[in-house]
Amino acid sequence: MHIRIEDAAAHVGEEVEIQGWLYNKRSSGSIHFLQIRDGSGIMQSVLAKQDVSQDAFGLAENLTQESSVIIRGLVREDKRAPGGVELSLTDLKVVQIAAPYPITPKEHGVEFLMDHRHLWLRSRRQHAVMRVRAEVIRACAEFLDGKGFVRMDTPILTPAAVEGTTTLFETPYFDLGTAYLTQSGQLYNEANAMAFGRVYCFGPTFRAEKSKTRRHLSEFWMLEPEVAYMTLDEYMALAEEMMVAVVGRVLQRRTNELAALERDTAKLKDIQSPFPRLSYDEALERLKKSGKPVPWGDDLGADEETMLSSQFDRPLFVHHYPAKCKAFYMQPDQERHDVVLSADLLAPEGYGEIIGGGQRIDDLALLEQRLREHNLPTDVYQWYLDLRRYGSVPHSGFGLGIERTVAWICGIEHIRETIPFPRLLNRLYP
RNA sequence: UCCGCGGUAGCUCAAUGGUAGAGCGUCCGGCUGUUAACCGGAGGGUUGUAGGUUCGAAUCCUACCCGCGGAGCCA
Repeated sequence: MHIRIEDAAAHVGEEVEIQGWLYNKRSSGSIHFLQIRDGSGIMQSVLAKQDVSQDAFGLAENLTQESSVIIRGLVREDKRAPGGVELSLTDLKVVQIAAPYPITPKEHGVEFLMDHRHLWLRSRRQHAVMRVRAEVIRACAEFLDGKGFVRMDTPILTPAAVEGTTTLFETPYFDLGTAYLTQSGQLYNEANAMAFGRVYCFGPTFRAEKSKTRRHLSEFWMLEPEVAYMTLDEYMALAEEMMVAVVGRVLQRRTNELAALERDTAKLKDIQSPFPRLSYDEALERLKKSGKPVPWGDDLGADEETMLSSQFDRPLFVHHYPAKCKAFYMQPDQERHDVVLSADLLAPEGYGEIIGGGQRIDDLALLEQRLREHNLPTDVYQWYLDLRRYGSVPHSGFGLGIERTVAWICGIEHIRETIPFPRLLNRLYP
């Protein structure tokens, strides 16, 4: 019977088959120890010269790292085996002898590993990160689905910029001129929210900025909920509840992976409501006291964000930013027109902004004015303006950067390990 | 775009201006409980490129190429 290694403990005493690859091997001459991985885990199988045919023993001797094999044997508990369970091998079928494998069981530099990303994904650490990533995505979807949200994905090819500021990737589009790769699903999300009330989209987004930091990817995945009639405060409450749920779910379901990553889970267990909330003005006050004054109206840089978030043990909302720091669609505060109803969520431990969002302008005239102020073409935004002509309501939404969230939860240094094939300023391969 | 660091064996790294080395991987040999196994042996090099200084350059100088880290901007 074919089993997955993750289920092996339930098959002690049984004869099973495992389809996988050779992760590593050790030998004492007449006894071989084959570490087999099958994607679900790694299991040691033992092969003693006296117990198997000479052919099988010889085959095992010649196996190279990552050779693909189908093995059969008896599942046994043994304290000497990594994982506590091992397989006494009775039959070995070689599917392919692998060519000399570039990623050896010793150290490698990050660039070398990135060049072999397609193979690096087979390693333990990458398995842990990818499983946490999958869990984060699943937890987000389960949370929103449980609240009656409808997933409605938005287009990747778009006719215009969402926020005129950032650089966009361009591509020719038949006879219609230039298309742009989306930098946010938000505008379409607003249309979907006006149709379905509570919606979210989840997909890749693209930023052509020449950013070279550990927090940046040219292509990253964003989860964007958008809700009709939702205010700024309600948005912060929703985002907070979601983050608590997501972190809790990862702690519960991905314990082994967090352990493999040597993540300090005490810090994750601290992620509970309520999250601290600072207005932009209060944030400036704190920065001034910490000896890092910022002139009013300037956006907060990486250093400032780290300094603020390091003062708390859980994610921090910074709200009511100056209007000029934010996108054209941000709703101004009724009492202070120079600030908008926006809020960013800064992750602890210096991982930076993981959520950006706020309340959107619902007044047609004001939105038209903003488009003009930002020198944006009004023709391509007519459909967007329609949302303010036909039953406009206050509404809010936000975008959660999946990779930054995963980097934070995993406690890893660089965002590039949180996506299977990262797209960076100087990397389009593999 | 700006600032900083780097480029030596397949990989990770050493090498006062004086014969380019080690560990791992590979190949050969040894070992019946290995835990990144271990032990012995072999093979492996246009020291990023082009000039220059010098009796002699991986090392010093100049230019260039490539890469990395950080900043700005953003999720």
